[in-house]
Amino acid sequence: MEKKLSLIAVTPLFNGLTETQQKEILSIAVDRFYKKGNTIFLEGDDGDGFYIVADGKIKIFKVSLDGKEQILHIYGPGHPFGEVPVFSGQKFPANAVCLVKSHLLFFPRTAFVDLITSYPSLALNMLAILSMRLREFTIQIENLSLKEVPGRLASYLLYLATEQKQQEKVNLQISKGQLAALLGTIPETLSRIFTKMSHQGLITVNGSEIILQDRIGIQELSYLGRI
Amino acid sequence: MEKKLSLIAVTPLFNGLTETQQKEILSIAVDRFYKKGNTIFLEGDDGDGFYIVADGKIKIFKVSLDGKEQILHIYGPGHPFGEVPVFSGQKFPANAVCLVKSHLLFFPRTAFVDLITSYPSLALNMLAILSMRLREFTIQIENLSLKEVPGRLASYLLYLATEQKQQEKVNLQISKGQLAALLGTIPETLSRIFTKMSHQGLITVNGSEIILQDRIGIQELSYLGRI
DNA sequence: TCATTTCTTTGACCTAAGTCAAAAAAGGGA
DNA sequence: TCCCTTTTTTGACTTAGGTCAAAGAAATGA
Repeated sequence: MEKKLSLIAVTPLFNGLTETQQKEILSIAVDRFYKKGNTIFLEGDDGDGFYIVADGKIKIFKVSLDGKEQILHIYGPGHPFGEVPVFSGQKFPANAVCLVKSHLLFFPRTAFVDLITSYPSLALNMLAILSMRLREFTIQIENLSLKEVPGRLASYLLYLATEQKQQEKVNLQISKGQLAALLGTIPETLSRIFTKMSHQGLITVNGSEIILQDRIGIQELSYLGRI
Repeated sequence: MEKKLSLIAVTPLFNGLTETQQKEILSIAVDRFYKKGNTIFLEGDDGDGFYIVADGKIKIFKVSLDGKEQILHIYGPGHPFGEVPVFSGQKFPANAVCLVKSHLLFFPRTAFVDLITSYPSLALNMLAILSMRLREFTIQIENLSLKEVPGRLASYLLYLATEQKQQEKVNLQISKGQLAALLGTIPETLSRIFTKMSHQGLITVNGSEIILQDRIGIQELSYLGRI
């Protein structure tokens, strides 16, 4: 309970709420535990609430008929997901599975909507979260449509560097196969591009650890979208 | 004023609000008139409010350094746009220009946020709109990443048929060049695919009027993403 | 520890779709 | 109406990146 309260305290969704209000919100949350590989929901399922990651790592993705996967997000502790059906009244637009053993907090729809109605800043926080997500999707569409794969990889490495507060060494926290699915390509192509960028002196690859040798060059590649 | 009130009455954002409340909302709106081709905002601009299309047609898009355009949305009367900076506090993530002479209602940020704080159903409506938009982006990412261009065109034609409540004849309301930018391709490729789909007996093209000759075939193409 | 599964890389090949250039068709004023 | 601009189409060519197959490397678990 203490642990959950401290999680909620740092979650942007609950910013600016009093501790009493946070406790009230926590009281409607339901704990759910999942093993690695477990499905949380599938595209087309009815959504009667949304989730916040307490612990673990969640992948939100689409799949084509022939099995190709496009990852939309990978979320860790503190991130809410699955809100779309809560507010739009429609089904889940994508699938969610656990990449590792995970602990989620589930917030039932009706109880949460009641809280939003009482606490305007909860509504504004949720609006901010959805807006940020729209902005992220905008970038993802730009990457898929206007950049070639090396440009997308360069952008992702820079994003990781920012996220991990690193200047020159980043760690892919997911497998290269999953990274390919996140960048809208396939493992073979990604592998070839890692090799190419290494030969160009942009990076050095050590398993899942990437050393950014030429940050300016990577930024240029990211910015131009292609060579 | 009467005209604007009737517009607001049918806008999903103002669903379930009393006429008094709608009038109050309208009182904060500012009329803005644009000519064809005018820019409303550019990516990176500060946003101090959002817009609703009263009349006309607006294109929201990204551009690459070498000038390729990816259209994110095309909005007509009743559609709000430009909300992301209002709630996220960040800059506009994309550009907006008028495809035709347009009349917009501008809602200043602070006044609108005050209204949201007072009217929970306004907040919930806005959450619903952003959620629907997230869902649309999800589909656009799926199309770009998991479908080939013929599959994307097929999906778009079916979407138009639904939108225009037509069974067999749809009208592209935009130029084929703009349609190419919306589907993430270029005019030459789109033209070739129109020809190919005509030869396959799926459609007949008459300028901007497309006759859906084989709806089942088009659905299959849309669903599979490729032939 | 070894064995089995999973992940990653490499090679040979193919194809969807982009580039460049030019012709044809369609609109839009004056 | 005609002229000029914009849009669309067609052709020849190139290429990014996907497919298929197989080898190599790593990870997982008994």
